[in-house]
Amino acid sequence: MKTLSRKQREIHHRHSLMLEIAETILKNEGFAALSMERIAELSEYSKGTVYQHFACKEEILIQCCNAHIQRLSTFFERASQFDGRHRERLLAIFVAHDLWAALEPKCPELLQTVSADGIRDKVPPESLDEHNRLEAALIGIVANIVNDAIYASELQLDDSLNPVELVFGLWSLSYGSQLIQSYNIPLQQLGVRDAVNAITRLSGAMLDGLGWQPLGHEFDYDETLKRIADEVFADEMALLTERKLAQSDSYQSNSQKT
Amino acid sequence: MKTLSRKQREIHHRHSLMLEIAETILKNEGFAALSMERIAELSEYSKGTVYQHFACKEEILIQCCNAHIQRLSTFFERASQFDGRHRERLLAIFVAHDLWAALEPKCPELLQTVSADGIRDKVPPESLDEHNRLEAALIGIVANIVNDAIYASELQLDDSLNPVELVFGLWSLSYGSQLIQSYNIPLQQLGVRDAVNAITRLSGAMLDGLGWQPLGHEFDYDETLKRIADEVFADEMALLTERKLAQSDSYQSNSQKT
DNA sequence: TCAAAAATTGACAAGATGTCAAAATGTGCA
DNA sequence: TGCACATTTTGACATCTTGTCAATTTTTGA
Repeated sequence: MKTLSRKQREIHHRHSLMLEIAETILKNEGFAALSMERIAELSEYSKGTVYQHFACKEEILIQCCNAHIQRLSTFFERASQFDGRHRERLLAIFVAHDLWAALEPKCPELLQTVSADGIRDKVPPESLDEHNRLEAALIGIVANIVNDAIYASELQLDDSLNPVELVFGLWSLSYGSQLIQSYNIPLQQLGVRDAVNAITRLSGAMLDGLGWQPLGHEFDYDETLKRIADEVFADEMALLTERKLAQSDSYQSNSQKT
Repeated sequence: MKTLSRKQREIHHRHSLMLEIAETILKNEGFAALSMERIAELSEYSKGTVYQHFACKEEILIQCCNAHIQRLSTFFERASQFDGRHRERLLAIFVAHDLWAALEPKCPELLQTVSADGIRDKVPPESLDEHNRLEAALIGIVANIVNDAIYASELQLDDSLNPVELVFGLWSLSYGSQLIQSYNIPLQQLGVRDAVNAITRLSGAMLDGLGWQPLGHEFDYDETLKRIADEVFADEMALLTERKLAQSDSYQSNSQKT
């Protein structure tokens, strides 16, 4: 019993090790650079053993992504518990999404890769089901906020639009913008100064257009943003500014060197 | 001179032939199923000759996509010439985009594939530049409509949002929704009845929120849609309904058979 | 007609995935 | 402990790609 359990622990440990190695490659070089061969070398096991853990490299990708969606899910959960009007809770969701992408900038790209041609077909159903379940959970969290707002009569939707369709639209907006940003299109050059701010602003306009109370000019937008940062995501905000400082420091020391 | 020209024509013809073959594979089986080998076989030339036309299969993909964006561009041009208020012209752009996707349902996916991991790095710069140029042209067409509206005082934007940022938001919304639709997420099951309609409705809400005159309830929305279909896209709408009829016919004859 | 130029071919190297028989290691019983 | 049996690990192998290039064929133009 004890030896069996030790073996199982070893297998678990190895699984994590391989996922970590894959994560590093994915973040630094992308999915195209990921190969079973390399994971075998770096983990110092043979290729056959890697295949015992993952049916293909696509499964490794989706398992990494599932972990990231999981993390986003906890961000969403926390955001949805923000103490404020329902519309402010939705704003907190936007902040959560942006913060998530800011902390791990490669995430949107990786998520996109899961949906790229030929990936989903290769992934074994279990991992894919898990992926779909996690995505549905995200939608659920946001849909709940919309439903709360409707219940509180702060939002009325007519027959042409139901709550899930609104969530679908918000999702499209955020997802689309994060993807376009992850491409190498020279947005700055085209005239986009701050993509994140623009999208937040436009989602606000969308909600105003639907008549979601309080309207954008009826509450202190910046004050709410500040409260969300302080009350919900204090640790993450600190981590982010810390990282930015470290980056500018190393940038300075680099430019001093040259 | 004449023989040289004949040779050149032959090369041109072969280039088109190979692109056509690739297009068919891409539409039916996707990018993963595309291989230089297969194009060589189907075109009855050798692999080396295929490589004389295209540096890699990624270049074939991007050239196919460029043709599709080109087509979208002409749709946009026509839409932007719609005889109506500037806001109605923008609605025509949405119709153009949806019609484009409806006529060639694989297009959004193919476009996404261009931006998938490891594609842009392999494509030779010429084709990539062309791609970026075409995308910038699309943005330009829409930005012009926004600028016209501002010039006509039908829309005022404050400092937090400029015209290109608004276009970026509209683009994100459309692009994101078309991608999500192209995935195999069971949207219907989650509660989304008509994704295209929902997005059109929400983009309208967004423009209302920005105060773009005339507001959504101030003009006959369905009447405008009808006019756009009749005046700008009559041929394409006819083609689409014709195709749908053919499909339901074959569906019927199929079910009669069984 | 023929030599030089250009185009075409397919064998080949490189590198990846996924399989599987053989080798190594672990388990449990006498 | 020693031994037979079960499980795990390994890496050679078959297969499939891409991309290259020397040899061959075709075209050109004088």
